Amino acid sequence: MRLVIATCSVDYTGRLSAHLPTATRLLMIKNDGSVLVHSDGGSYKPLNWMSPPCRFEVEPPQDEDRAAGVVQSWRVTHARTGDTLLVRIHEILHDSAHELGVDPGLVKDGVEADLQRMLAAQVERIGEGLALVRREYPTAIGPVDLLLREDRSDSAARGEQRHVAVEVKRRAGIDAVEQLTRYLHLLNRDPLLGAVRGVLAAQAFAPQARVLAVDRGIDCVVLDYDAMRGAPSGAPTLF
Amino acid sequence: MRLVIATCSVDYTGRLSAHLPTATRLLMIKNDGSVLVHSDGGSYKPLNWMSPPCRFEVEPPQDEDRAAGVVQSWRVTHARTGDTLLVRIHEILHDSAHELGVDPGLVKDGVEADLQRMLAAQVERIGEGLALVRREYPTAIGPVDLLLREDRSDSAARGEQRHVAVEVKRRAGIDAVEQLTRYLHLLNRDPLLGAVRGVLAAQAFAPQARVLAVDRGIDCVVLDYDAMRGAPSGAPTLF
DNA sequence: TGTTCAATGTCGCAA
DNA sequence: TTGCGACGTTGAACA
Repeated sequence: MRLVIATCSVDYTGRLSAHLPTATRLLMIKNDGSVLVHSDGGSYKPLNWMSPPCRFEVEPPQDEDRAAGVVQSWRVTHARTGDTLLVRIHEILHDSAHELGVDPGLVKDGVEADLQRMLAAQVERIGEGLALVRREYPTAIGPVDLLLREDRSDSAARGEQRHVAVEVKRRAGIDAVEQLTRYLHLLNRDPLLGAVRGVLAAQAFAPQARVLAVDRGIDCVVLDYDAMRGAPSGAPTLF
Repeated sequence: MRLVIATCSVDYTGRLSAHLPTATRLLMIKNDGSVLVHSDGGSYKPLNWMSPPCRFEVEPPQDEDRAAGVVQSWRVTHARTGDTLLVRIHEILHDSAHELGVDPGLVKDGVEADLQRMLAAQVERIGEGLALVRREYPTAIGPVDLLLREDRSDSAARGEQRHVAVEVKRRAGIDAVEQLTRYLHLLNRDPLLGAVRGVLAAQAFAPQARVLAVDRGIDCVVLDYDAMRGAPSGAPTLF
């Protein structure tokens, strides 16, 4: 990895055009030739960059650029798309190279799957008189998070099999409503299930997602992660 | 901005837990206290990071860490969420600080907003005999990019008000078809508009997006950004 | 401040 | 490869 602090201007041409006026920035050149242009602020996203695979070339400046004080130009070209990053360097303030070796990589431990697992053990949070049929109930377009069954003795006695399909999300947006709608279309065509009602369960709802869900007859259930975690888990609450 | 090349391990605790085993990496500390951990590969996204606003603290290593060869620990804590990044440093191979100043910022050209603006001035690219009603036509679930009206004298004379809803994308995927479909459902319930036809306009189409669009009676129009940019803009082409 | 949507999104997985 | 969903998404516009 090479680190250069330089006064430079940068132009990207590819899916869009982007220009960075002259200023002092960090130029990071990774050993696969990819380049990141960082300023001393903002977030983790660089101001400009070129992703691998790409070719890194140093060019002498054009006459016009030389007259403007450019001492060196870098042209970074993407191997497949041809996108280019052109860095015009006016002054190099620091330049160092470092051997880093291969990184062992990140180990993640998510909170994500927990929600679904815990909710499967606490289906009463969806509504009364419901029993879990199964998690990840398979359909032609992918598994539904939870499939529940209304467990009332009277309806069961009449042979009714009303079901509830539940989509679990940390944050429910419009896309979650769309996803559940697609499942419901499929499930309601299945004669074995009978009428299937939809429930969207999430820690938070985008307002417009709630509007769209209501418009489609889908119920929204707000999940309290802390309360769910505090509840005794693993014990199916059928009684 | 401070640049440190160090052998270190990193732990993030917040929305999720993540661990980076010991290896040599670049640690970038921006002057707002935010930290980026980069390896010599991957894309522009750091292996780990802490976004501002946050607090940067140097701690002497715990006894256990010291025994494991840790010479210094960094604790970076997010000001609002309390998320923490803990960097255990075994060896510092490089350490330098640089004054960068404020960055003038990026200028972009060719994003979706540009497409929509230009297309609004060149609605004939959607089809003949169309006039712009308005950009960002509001609906209950968000604004439609463009609403057009068929401007034929014969239909106008009969009081017909056939409209066209246009969704503009740089790249149209299935989600764009879904989005436009939602708008069409709503707009076709509006008695003031009459029948509303849908058009998806994009520089590129995902194959399955085109299939889905055709299946739903939505027309696809390919946009040539360069040609649109070259065309005289601002002059409404009503004649 | 909160909400919505685009992004040079990136990333990972599966068909 | 393409499609699809999630992301510690980030970022900007707008109410």
